[in-house]
Amino acid sequence: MSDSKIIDVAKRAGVSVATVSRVLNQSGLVREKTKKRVQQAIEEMNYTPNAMAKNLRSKRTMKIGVVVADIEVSYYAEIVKGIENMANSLDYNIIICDAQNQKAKELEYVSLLQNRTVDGMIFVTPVMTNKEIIALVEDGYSVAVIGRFIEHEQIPCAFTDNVKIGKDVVSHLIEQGHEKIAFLSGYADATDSYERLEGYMKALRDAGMPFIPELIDNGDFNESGGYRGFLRLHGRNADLTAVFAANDEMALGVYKACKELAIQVPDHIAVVGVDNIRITRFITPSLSTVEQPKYTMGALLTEKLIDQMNNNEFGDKRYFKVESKLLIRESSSHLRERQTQERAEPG
Amino acid sequence: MSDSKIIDVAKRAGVSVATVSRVLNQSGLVREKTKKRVQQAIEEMNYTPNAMAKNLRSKRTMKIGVVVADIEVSYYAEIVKGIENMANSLDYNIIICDAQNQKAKELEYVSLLQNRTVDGMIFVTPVMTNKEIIALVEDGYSVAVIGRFIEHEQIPCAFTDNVKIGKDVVSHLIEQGHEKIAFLSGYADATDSYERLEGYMKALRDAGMPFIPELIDNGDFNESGGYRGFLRLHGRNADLTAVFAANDEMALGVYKACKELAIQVPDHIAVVGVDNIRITRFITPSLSTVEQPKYTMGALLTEKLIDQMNNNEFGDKRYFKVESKLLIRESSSHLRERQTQERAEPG
DNA sequence: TTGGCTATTGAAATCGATTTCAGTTGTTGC
DNA sequence: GCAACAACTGAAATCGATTTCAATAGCCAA
Repeated sequence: MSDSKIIDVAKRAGVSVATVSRVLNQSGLVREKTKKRVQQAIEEMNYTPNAMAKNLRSKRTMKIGVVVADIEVSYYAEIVKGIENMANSLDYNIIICDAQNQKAKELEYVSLLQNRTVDGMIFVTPVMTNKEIIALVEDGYSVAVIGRFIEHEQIPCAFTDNVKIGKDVVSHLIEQGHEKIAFLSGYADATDSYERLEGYMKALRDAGMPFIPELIDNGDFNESGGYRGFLRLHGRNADLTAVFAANDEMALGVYKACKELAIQVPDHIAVVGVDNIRITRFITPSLSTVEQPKYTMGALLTEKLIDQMNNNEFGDKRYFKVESKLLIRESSSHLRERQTQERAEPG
Repeated sequence: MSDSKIIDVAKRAGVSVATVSRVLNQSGLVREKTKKRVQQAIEEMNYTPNAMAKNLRSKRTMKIGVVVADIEVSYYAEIVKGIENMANSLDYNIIICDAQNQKAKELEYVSLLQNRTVDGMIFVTPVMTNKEIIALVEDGYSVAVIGRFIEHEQIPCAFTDNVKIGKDVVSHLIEQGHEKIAFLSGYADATDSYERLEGYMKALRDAGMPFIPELIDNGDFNESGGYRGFLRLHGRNADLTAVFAANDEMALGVYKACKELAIQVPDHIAVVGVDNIRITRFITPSLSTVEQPKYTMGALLTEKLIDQMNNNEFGDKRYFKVESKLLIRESSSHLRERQTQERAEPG
């Protein structure tokens, strides 16, 4: 254990602590000869500067808090990886705050900002509202958001065009011949949810198709919510032929419900999700979904946040609108003829 | 932003900083009336103690470093969740160190221990060797390990009986009538790898079957390694009928290779993995695997490490050997008759 | 009212670094 | 050899809390 302090090094090298500090921080105004002596002492004593003392004095912790709805969900894990890797390459560490999808826990973690455990915080969660996040910034904290757009000049954010996502998916389903397309939303008040719903409606409008409120239901962005939501939807609309789930997790729940109801995907019902989590490629039938550059969003935003914290100025490029891409797979590849849809015999 | 310091609170309440500190830390020797006054001042100023200063003085950071091979792999993510949740409930935070499967990065992160950024560290990675971890403890640091057993009385660890895992899997395959069973190892020097290999051999011995070195190959615990490993195995042993992959990720690689080679699972080849990652239930055919209580391992070990750090004594129960459970699914459910195996027509 | 004891309280040291400011050393030019 | 200036170096303040130790206040009995 490196128990030695800077004063020990100073004594050994026969200089003052100030000089040792200068050598450590390469401020460059130490004579070469002295520097050598100090470095040797550091080496010999295996000295490492105490980060806590350093933090206190410099008022920076070199740590970023990452509040994430559920670290186990691969969509989030991939974003977090992007954050961690970028942070690390910029000499920052990240403190993971798994909110377990609970707002109370998210708010709890805000104390890390307040007590200066972290220099800034990134929110990767649909739970916290924009308003609450803006309040933090107004209080003087550095925060950033992934997955949605926030209209505030001091909040960097990375997100995809959710309206476009909704529109792309539903237009695709319409092209496939579907007329009764359900939308399975996440939390009703999450931007992801209502923006995708907006896209859904826009696609219908463009195609001259009616909006049927019964075809909308909402879940919680989790598999179980998708499962229950589909059961409700199907109960109300026996004739629906396609489901657009606001994310892949819920689409998995739809698969489960379909299996129990002996409904074939995609023969009876087409399913499309969003996020392109890894599992979508492995499941049968493979799930059509929308790719979002998760790792990239995490990395870009982290770079931006750190830059902003260090320079204390809010550059021009405050947000990153990244491109999404519809991936058509088996779950929505069965062309359906209009007006002649019916349940074919299983198989 | 809570910019007020303890001295500001003290002034406002008309007391000394010592008294404020006593109120904050409920040391209980403050007169009720004074306490009320201080609490009101704290309230009014919206004061939060500065964690850095606190840490410096108390020499504890209330943070645990978690070095993980790859946070995006669901096996690790689930363990990390267990760690985070338990740590949080004990008032600790975790610093995630994604090593990207690189030993150099893992060693880099050790500096967090050395510079006192964290109070202790948990290793959730097959990369670091036992020797290196023991060296840290001998240096006086608090560390713990998940996923293997380390023979050192100051290192808490949580793990499953890997020999049993290997034996269970292979015995199962033998029961199914398989005679040419390949073992696809992870990193050759990881305990997970060679202990499972040991179980593999034990099962063969128990069944009176020969050990054939050509049936062993190794990957890297990742999908791509599993893919390449299987191609090599299959190249050498056209007649193999079962593959035991040291983890599920590699089993996914085997699936991929089989698909390309038009080999049917399980009709032509049975596949079994380890870890029971989520994807195994969704893939077709569902993958037989071995469940390890990942979340539980993370949580238990974290509790133990924190307890050890706080009491600075190494209690009786130093390690947690958790139960594993073979889950037989479709990928190994096709009974095979001895001596009459042949490639059936596809389908 | 006062002594003696305990319950509160405050001043100052401390944690381990960084940084300011002043003092010292070394160079250079004449 | 010496003044003038630049280059180094060190003493002490500082970051914002906790904690020790001594001092004060409050209380009760005599």
